[in-house]
Amino acid sequence: MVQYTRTAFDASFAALSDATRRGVLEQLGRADASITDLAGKFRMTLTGMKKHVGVLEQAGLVTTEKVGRVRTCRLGLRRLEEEAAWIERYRQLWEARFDELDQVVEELKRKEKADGRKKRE
Amino acid sequence: MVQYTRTAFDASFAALSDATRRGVLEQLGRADASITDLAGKFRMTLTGMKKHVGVLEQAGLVTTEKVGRVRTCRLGLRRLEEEAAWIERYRQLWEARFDELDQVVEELKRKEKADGRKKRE
DNA sequence: TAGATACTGAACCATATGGTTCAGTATACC
DNA sequence: GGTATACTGAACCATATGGTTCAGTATCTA
Repeated sequence: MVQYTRTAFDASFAALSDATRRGVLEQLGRADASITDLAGKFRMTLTGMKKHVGVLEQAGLVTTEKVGRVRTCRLGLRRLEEEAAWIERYRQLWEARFDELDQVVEELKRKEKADGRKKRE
Repeated sequence: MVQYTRTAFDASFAALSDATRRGVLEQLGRADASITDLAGKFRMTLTGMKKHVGVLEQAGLVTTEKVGRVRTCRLGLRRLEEEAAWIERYRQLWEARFDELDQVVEELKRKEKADGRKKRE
């Protein structure tokens, strides 16, 4: 993939792009869970779930701690502040852009009407 | 990858996980642009940029229209409403979860103090 | 009509993703 | 000590990602 700089920002959006991982986050929002718990809940092998948790951990969305033979997963420190901010900013940009386009359309309508009048003259 | 259901929701988070694509969205927020414009701005081959635009288009974040030999890209209809909503909901979950943990910590502190008193008795 | 411009598609490369199985290792329990 | 449980790592598979080059095709423009 030849990705040069893979920021935590990039990583968290990537982490959120999978339904299973979003589900895991929601689950951990309710209670901490072991790999076995999560694998059971999402009907997947331990190895598979371990990978998902790894992706979430890389993104800072989850932290884990192994005590005895069980690894407990809990929500990490990253609380999607920047991500929320980016999306909000984008939404404003989007609104502004479409307002602008609306104005162009209005302008065209106005001109058309004027042309119509001219033709009829 | 054996992905069964790749929703537009998944796709837009995936689309946002790349800095170049986020940049393209910001750019298109300011003005429509051709593939050549974007490729120039982000120092990339036309083919490379075409692929990024394809990903954004798949996600509904961009629409394109080819007139003559130029393909013009503009912001699509998807305005990240659901995505913003998911993140907001998560942030609330996160807050609630950490408040809960704080309470547990408080509880432990309280107990410890009580134990301390007991020992001193 | 010739040449420049704009895109497009196929092929290739390296790595990531989303899974699996299989073969461990470490810990808990009887 | 022996067995069950919980995780882990390696290897594998198919597809996606993020690029590239190269060889077109289509459209402007002089």
